[in-house]
Parts: sequence; C-alpha cells; structure tokens
Amino acid sequence: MEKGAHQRAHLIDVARDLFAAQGYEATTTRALNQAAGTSDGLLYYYFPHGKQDILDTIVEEGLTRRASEFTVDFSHVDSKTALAEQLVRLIDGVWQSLAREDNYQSFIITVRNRMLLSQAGSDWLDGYTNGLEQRILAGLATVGPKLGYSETQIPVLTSIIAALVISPLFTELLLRNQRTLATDQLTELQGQIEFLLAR
Amino acid sequence: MEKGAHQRAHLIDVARDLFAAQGYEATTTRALNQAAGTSDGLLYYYFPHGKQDILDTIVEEGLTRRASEFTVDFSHVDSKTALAEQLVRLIDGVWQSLAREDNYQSFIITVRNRMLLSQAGSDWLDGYTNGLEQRILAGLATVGPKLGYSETQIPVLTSIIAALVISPLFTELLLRNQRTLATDQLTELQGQIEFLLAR
DNA sequence: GTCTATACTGGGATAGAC
DNA sequence: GTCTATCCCAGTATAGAC
Repeated sequence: MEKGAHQRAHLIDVARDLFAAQGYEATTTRALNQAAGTSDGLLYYYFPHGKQDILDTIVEEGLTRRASEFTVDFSHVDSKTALAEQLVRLIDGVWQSLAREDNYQSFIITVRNRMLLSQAGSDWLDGYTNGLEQRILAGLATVGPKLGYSETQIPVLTSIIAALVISPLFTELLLRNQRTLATDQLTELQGQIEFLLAR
Repeated sequence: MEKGAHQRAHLIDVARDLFAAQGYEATTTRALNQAAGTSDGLLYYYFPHGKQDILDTIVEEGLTRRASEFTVDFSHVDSKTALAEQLVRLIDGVWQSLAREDNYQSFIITVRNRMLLSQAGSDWLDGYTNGLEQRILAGLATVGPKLGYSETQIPVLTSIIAALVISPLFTELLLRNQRTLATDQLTELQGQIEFLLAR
C-alpha cells in the first residue's frame, strides 16, 4: 500500500476506535488527528467532507463485509439434535464475527448514529438481520420436512428462532455494553432452541 | 404551575423533541433556546450543569414512569387460547405506551446516548426489559401448571416469549425507525405465541 | 426570582505555505 | 501530500438588569 492509502486507512482505524469508545460526536477531530499522529488539515485532504465522511466510510465497510460471513452447512443434518447443533453453530458464528473489533464497532456506530446516516448506510443492519433469518429459513426448508415439520410450521419456527438470535444481540451489545455472549447465555439459547425443536 | 416550573418543563419538552429528532449532540443549546423562545443564559438558571443536565432529566423521567405501566391480569386465564390472548394484550400495551411521544423519545434517546449516561441512567432500559420478562414469568407461573406446563418448561417458555417481544422493539424502533407495530406484525407475533404454547 | 447580554473556550473546517 | 495559521460557530458561563 502506498503512503497515501496507508494514511487514509490509518485515520479510519483510529476513528473507528474512538467513535466506538466515546461516540461519534464526542470524538473531536483534533483528538483524532493527535491519536493518528497527523496534522489537523490532513484529514480534509483524505475526507473532503470531514468527520461525517469518515463515519460514512466506516459504516459502508460494515456493509460490504457482512455478505461473506457465516457459511453454515445444513446438508448433513438428519436429526433434531443435529439441527439444533447447526443453529447454535450459526449463532456462535454471528458472535464470533462481532468479536472482531471492526465488525463490532461498525454495528454499534451504525445503530447509535442511525439518524446521521444515509438510508443505504443504515439499511445494511436491517439487511444483516434479514439475511440471518433467510439463512435459517433456507436451512429449515431443506431439512425441515425430513424431520417432520410441516410446510406451515417452518416459517413460524424460523421467525421464532430469528427472534431468539436477534434479541440477545441488542440487549447485550447495546443495553449492557457486553461484547460477547457469556457461556451460560449460549447454553440458555441452546436450551431454547432444543425446546422449540422438540415437537 | 408557577412561571418558573413552567419554563423548566417547557425547556424539557422542547429538548426531548429536538434530541429525538436530531440527536443530542447535534442539538445546539442556541437552537434549543430559540425553539423554546427563551434566551441563551436562562437554560443555565434552570439546569446549572447545562445540556447534559437536561439529558439526564429526560432519561430519569423515562425511568420513573416505566414502573406504573401495563397491568395485565392473568388470574382468569384457564386455557391456552386465553393465555395467548393475555400475552398479546401485554405486547399491545408495550407498544401503546411507546406510541406516547415522550416515552418513545426517552427510549430512543437512552439507547443512542447510552455512553453519555450515568449507570443508573442507562439501567432503566435493561430493567424495563427484565421487568417485562418477570411479568411474563409471573403470569406463566400462576397459570402454567393448570395448563399442563411442567416446572422446567415454564422458564424456557418465558425466555422465548420475552425474546419474541423484545426483538421487534429493537428492529422496528431502532433499525427501521418505525414507531408502531404494524397489524400484520402483531398478527405474526400472535401466531408465534400460539405456535409456542401449543404443546 | 427571572431573565438578558456578552465574554470565553474549544471544535470543525479552510486557505495557503512548503 | 502534508502541515500551519486562522476563521467561524457552538457550548458554557457569568455579571448584572428588571
């Protein structure tokens, strides 16, 4: 990477750190420049629209990255136990990806600054949760009939499981400022899924 | 109400409007004073600690108000259908209360400015969701055995229902900027609960 | 007790030197 | 491509008018 691209990337990294830690508005460009070791004016060379420009860039990266995450394989599932296991693996994958600093920060920053973002900028998160639900639906649709779930049950089952996945994301990440799912919470989630599938 | 108290209350109302619409940091005290029709210095007469002081007050009101909301009566429930009905009524109550402008704004403002708040200030929302779960648990504990749910099933059932209630709160209010639960979403929720109880 | 005018400080942004 | 000096405006604070 050339010097220029490097400086730009460096500014983004430092900004993501500070935005997530202190919030977007509370982070001054002076503090950002000082932390990055660059001068005040340089920021406007790489980001002509200033601080907001950096925010947009960070959120956009969250957007482009999400697509490739979590590939879970339902093809060999032949029992309810195996299905539950794959679903737990999917949930684990979601939290693993959020353990990555930049993913976590993109998530938090997007929710907290939703009103500052363009429509596209805030849509990625909605797409993220929808994608999660779609993946679960796809999995259940292929193995569901084999396991004795009727056509009408599968969508309902899917939406309930999706709620089970999404609800802790918000309560832990946003309300409790907790970045990982504690093992007993994962166990609880597993219990809920097994309870749900056992019918 | 005397002049003084009125002015103070007026400033809070206007601030809640602006904070919810544009965000806390993006709202300047000058804009706030102009919108309220008062002069710049007056704000510091009523709120010696300035803008943050107003934020704390707004959040604190969200805190004190929540306790009295939603009284749902499970005592006459004698069938799974009646139980589902009461749960849907509870969910409806939650959304009814959020339709109230000031409740909605307190909710949004609290989540978005979580990192600016004192611990107590941010805890009320966590307490709110916990209270919701407790209420469901209390209801199921009284009528659950009568309807054939075992001691071990009730907590799991409760936590799943809580997730079903909480998940839409976040996706609609925070991600989609949607302030009410569309009727088809309420219907979906009802379907999920009935599916869940039918075992 | 209520309110206004005004000064101070610090942050976002820009112009222009190098 | 990078840095320095500077501008303007917002949040804060206070002295004093009524």
